[in-house]
Amino acid sequence: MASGDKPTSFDIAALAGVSQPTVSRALRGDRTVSAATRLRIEAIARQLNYKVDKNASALRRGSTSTLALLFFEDPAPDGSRINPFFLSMLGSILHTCGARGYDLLTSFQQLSADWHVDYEDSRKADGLILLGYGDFDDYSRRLDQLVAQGTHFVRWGSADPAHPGTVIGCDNIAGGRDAGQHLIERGRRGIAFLGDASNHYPESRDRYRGLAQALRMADMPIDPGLQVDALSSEASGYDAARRLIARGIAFDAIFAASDMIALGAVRALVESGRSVPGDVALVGFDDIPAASLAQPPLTTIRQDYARAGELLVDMLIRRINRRDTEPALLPPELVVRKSS
Amino acid sequence: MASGDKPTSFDIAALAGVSQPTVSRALRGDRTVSAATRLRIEAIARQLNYKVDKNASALRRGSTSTLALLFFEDPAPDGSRINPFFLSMLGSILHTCGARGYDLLTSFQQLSADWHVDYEDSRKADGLILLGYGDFDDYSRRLDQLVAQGTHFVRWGSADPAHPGTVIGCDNIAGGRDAGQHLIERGRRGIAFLGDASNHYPESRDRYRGLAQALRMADMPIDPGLQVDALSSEASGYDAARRLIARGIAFDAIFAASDMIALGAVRALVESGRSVPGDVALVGFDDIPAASLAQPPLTTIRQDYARAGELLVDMLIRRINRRDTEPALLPPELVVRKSS
DNA sequence: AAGCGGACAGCATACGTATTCAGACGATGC
DNA sequence: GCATCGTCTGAATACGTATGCTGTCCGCTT
Repeated sequence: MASGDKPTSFDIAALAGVSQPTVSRALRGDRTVSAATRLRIEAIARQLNYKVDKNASALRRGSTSTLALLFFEDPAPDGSRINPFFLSMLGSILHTCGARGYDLLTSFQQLSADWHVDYEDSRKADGLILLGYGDFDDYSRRLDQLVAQGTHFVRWGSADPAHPGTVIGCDNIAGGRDAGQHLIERGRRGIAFLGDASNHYPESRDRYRGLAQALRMADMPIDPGLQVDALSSEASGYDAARRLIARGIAFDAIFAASDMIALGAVRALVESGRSVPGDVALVGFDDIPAASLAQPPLTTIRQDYARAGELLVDMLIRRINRRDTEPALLPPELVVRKSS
Repeated sequence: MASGDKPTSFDIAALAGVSQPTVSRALRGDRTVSAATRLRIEAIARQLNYKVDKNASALRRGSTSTLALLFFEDPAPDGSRINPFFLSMLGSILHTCGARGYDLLTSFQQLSADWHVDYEDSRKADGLILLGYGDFDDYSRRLDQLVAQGTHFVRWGSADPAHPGTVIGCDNIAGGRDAGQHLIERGRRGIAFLGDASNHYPESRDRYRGLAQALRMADMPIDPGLQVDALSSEASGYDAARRLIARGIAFDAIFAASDMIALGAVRALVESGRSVPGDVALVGFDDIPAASLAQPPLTTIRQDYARAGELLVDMLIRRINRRDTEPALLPPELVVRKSS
């Protein structure tokens, strides 16, 4: 080994007086290597600061011990503002990957990019974690392509049976119902919904459906005029709340499809002279870090991002090992703070 | 090529009636391949959905087209809560990596882990981006080790000449001075500082120094009793503010070393019956997303995370290509909102 | 004493790409 | 008509690891 070069398994072998395959086996813990030999090899490897070359190893074994995490979002074309709920999940995913011996390749994708073919085909990762809302027609086509390619993947989202792949998601309908029941218990009668109600955003749609369920159970009418489309951003929430106000229909509560929307709504409400929760009670969704810091602190439906990240990683690893997996629906939790 | 297997450059070669090396050259844009041949090869490659195997490519070339991003932090042992300012930078880093043709391997590290040897030695990445505050003695030792190993790296932090490596950082002294001058202009006289003032956290220390400069320039005294240690978290900020209040020294302004600290301080102040900014004016640092959403919206010193991320990536790529780099000090910007 | 099985280690090779060197071919100059 | 040059392509090989197969040595059985 020339000085300055990284040591290889051949270098270790020469120093230990064995062959290269024996080094490989010893370091991988193969039982056919005697304990004495293994200890000797391990000592030398440590001393030389030898690390297995992951590229050579991956090439030979055909797997990389790496997962790829793909964010993709409609409303953030510059890539600099990632949905805070997803960022929270990132921490948990990183943590779990580390514990399971996987590396994580992280990427932010435009919806237009070729994310559906790039990662596994080029053997950079053994599997994909998909995190994002978005244009669902296109999304669906790409998911089908992933399946056709035999790519291993899991995704966060709604368990729509029309879309393939193992899904980890939150029980959005239950969450919406919880939010609705909470507001009804607080004596609110005109409950508006800020969020998309179409099939393009199934999570948002299901939260609306949950709200509708709660209204029906309380024999309250469902007024379509109290639903305003909004994407998950503060600006969009602000905008939606202003449009709601402009409609002139009376309301005394808002259920927002995400905390970001709720935060924007607070701004619009305060600006219009309405107090929260005095004039309008407000419930968000996600429990992002900013929710508890906002003024007033936001009542919200918490999604368990820590558990979600853990499940996503573990399910993906199961799929990579060709074991069967089934979708998981996590129960949301109502967190009552000052906004309702 | 057996059906179902991923195509290799040999498969393309056979179909195009050329040899494997020609395929490799054609797809890499080598000029020695005639245009006609290249086009034919490209067409076939596209049709078969062929992608270069990154592992084989990396093994042969000795470089991976991958950068590794290492978060490491003292106060977040569970790995689930990453400093929000760093998360903001992540978006920018991801974006820039994509634009430069690099992948990003993301990892959250305990300070105790062997991050300093793992990544480049195992050839998973061509270089390291280090993002974190922390125990500086240990940090420094590890940086030296990186240099000794010849690992390419850049880090975000303070440009302390005692620490090796190319640094991208914010001009913390200028930021602290801006904050101090702003509060002085607002007529405040008792300006407290919440944040570490020791050498273990150079960023925080420099912000305090900047504040001290502003005070001196205004011929105002510097009272050590108005400095309280705090780490960058909401809980620590809350705690520090309570300790400040308990000291019984009069103050009418707080400069917090980070927005997270400032948000905690708001909670403690409101709890103690003090109004912001009426009784106490408050300035934070970072301009994290929650800063503008807080109540009152936080006056703060903005760090340009978008530019920072871009610089970190570009500098690292320069280092990998063995071109010289020099540290960069980004100017902070005072953002006046409602808390001061 | 011959045969047998288990424990261990080495030989050879495959993974898929990128690069060096050499060769083929046609065109040009004298 | 022969040498020369430039353009393009192919043969061979290296990168470092992991694994199937083979071989050796030893202790044990029959």
